Amino acid sequence: MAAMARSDKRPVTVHMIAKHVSVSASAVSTVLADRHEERRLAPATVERIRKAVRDLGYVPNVAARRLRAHDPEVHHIELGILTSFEAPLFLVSRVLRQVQRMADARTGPGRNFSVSIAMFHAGRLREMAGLLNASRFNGVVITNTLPDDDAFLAATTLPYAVVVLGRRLPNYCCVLDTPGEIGRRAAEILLGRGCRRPVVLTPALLTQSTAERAEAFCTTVRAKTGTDPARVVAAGFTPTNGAEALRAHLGAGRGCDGLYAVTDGLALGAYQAIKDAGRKIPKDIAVVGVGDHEHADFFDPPLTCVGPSNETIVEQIVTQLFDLMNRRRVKPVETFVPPSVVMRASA
Amino acid sequence: MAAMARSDKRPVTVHMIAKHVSVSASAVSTVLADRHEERRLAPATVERIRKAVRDLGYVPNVAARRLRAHDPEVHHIELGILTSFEAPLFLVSRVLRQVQRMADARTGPGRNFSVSIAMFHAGRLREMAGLLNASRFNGVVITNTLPDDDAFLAATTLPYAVVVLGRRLPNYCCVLDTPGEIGRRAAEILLGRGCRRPVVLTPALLTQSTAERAEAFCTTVRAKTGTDPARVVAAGFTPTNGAEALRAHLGAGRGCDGLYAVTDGLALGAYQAIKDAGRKIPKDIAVVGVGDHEHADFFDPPLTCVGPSNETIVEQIVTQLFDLMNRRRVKPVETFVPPSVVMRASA
DNA sequence: GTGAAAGCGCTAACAG
DNA sequence: CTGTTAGCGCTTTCAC
Repeated sequence: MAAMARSDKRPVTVHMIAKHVSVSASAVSTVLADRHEERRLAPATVERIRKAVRDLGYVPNVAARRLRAHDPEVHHIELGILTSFEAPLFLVSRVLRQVQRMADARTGPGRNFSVSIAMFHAGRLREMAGLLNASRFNGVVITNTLPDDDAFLAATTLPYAVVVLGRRLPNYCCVLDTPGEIGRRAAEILLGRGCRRPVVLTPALLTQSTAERAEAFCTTVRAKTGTDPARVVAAGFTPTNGAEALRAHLGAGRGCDGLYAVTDGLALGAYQAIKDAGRKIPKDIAVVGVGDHEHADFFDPPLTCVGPSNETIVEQIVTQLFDLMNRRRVKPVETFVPPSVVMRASA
Repeated sequence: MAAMARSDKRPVTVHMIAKHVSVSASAVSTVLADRHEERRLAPATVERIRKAVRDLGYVPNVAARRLRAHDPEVHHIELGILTSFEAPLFLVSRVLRQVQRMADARTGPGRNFSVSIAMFHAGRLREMAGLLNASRFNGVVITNTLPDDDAFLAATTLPYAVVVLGRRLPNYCCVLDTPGEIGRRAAEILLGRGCRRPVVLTPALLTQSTAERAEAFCTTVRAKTGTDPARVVAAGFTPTNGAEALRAHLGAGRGCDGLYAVTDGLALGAYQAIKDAGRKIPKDIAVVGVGDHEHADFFDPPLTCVGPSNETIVEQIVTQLFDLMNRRRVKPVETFVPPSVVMRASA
């Protein structure tokens, strides 16, 4: 026998510790909850138990604790927001805040909500088995998925109430902005200012939403001018990526008198590239961004935005999530929320 | 008897549905899991069960499901990051990413982690009973607390592994930046440029960290120049708040040739106020920010930052959290992580 | 001082 | 086609 008493297979339970120390499970439980004083366990026993807990590396099973500890009069409901690590958290935190508010409003004696955010790597939602089974959430909002995630979701039926934000998926309740309309309005704003060589700046890896924005932008420009706008492709979503891509475009002497950046990180980078090239915004190059950036007003100059109306979107999400959980809604619906336009100095 | 069959007291369980429809609990369970095909339940029965589920408003108990469903060979560990709604999510998302990475590295057959973010209203952590009992998490990182929260934590012993980020609390493992040193370095940078009338911009509601930054800044300036710097107080943390406060200060003709903004939202607002007043950065007014802003490089001009070294901080947190859970550490420790300085064009 | 037993709500295996 | 049984891991009486 090896000296080390390592239980190599199953996780350590209270019973295993009990057996190891030759006491009962309840004694162990008492010590773990620091109730040994009131139960007047012998100090020596307490110490032996403590030692075993440490040596065996006990970590409690929270599911079992919850089941046992919960007051059978109160109903505990677990809500989640699933988003990718790579996405900006601004909208997510608004969704969370609002979900929490509605949850609080419905909380009372006998009804109790927890709301949390869980994250997955963009494109790898399918690997998060823990998030996707019925034993974790009563309802979730899923957002910031990539095409791979969407494909996975389309082929699955999740075992709880789901509202999808920003994607159209068959068989799910979806709340959507209208990227087509956003792209179209962005084009109209630039063309309306007299831009002749509009450019669209996109990340290489397009979400469904950003792809549609760019597409609609191009279609509108082509329809009104007869030619496609130039497409500048950034390596990623960050300002650095945007700055590099646009710098290359401007450096190559390819024309640009208006820019539509499909995400605001890119717009921020574009600002730097434009200024570095000695051009003025909006005189030389007008810029339109997307409007989900909390700081758009503080860009220099302030950034004109055409974007989703977040307030309305969040309202829709939360309403639908609760309707689904209460089975007041059974059929999936798609809800489209029209864009809001904020004209500022950049265009 | 009222017509409506509302079970007004305890939450609806599978058994209640079973009784209501006069079938067994397993039949109900089968239908809920959509396994009635393979069990070949009578379609009529399925319909009756479905109807009862809807009518009684059944919502599953996830704790019970998890306990039952989990594979006894694998150990499931639940990690949380507790933060306030009001705080910026940038650092939180980095912490989450890193915790997730370390968790993934330790995941294997027989070991499995979930990481999630839960939020509380700043100052009201004590009300979040659900987050604070032993039946939810195996370990948590707590951050973005206000003094009320700190007082509450100091008076409590949380029943799981806890690492506190950015606060000094007795009896907790704390990982801290060094706000005093940050404030001092900021002052040195401004004075080193020859600033004679430095100003510090703070929010009205100070966190422990921001208060110390401001304090150290003032102390250093006083020590080197003999006079206290002016304090400009913004109503909140947003760029709008910062812009308003500084605009008022500049408008009142009170001098300012160097600015230290204790949060980056405020710095962003300050930029606008300074430019609106026709002053140049850094020629007329040099600006120093705090360095936890992901876009500091894209401010116009890029913002010089003196701030916590996030990478190192996150590393410390995660290491300590795992040490605590494994009981490799028992005594609480305070870990101080020295600041990083990034000189950019604004100072 | 300590142990035995019951049961939280759910589901899977096994009997009919 | 459907019901009975057992038990996930934990804590809390109650009994000795």
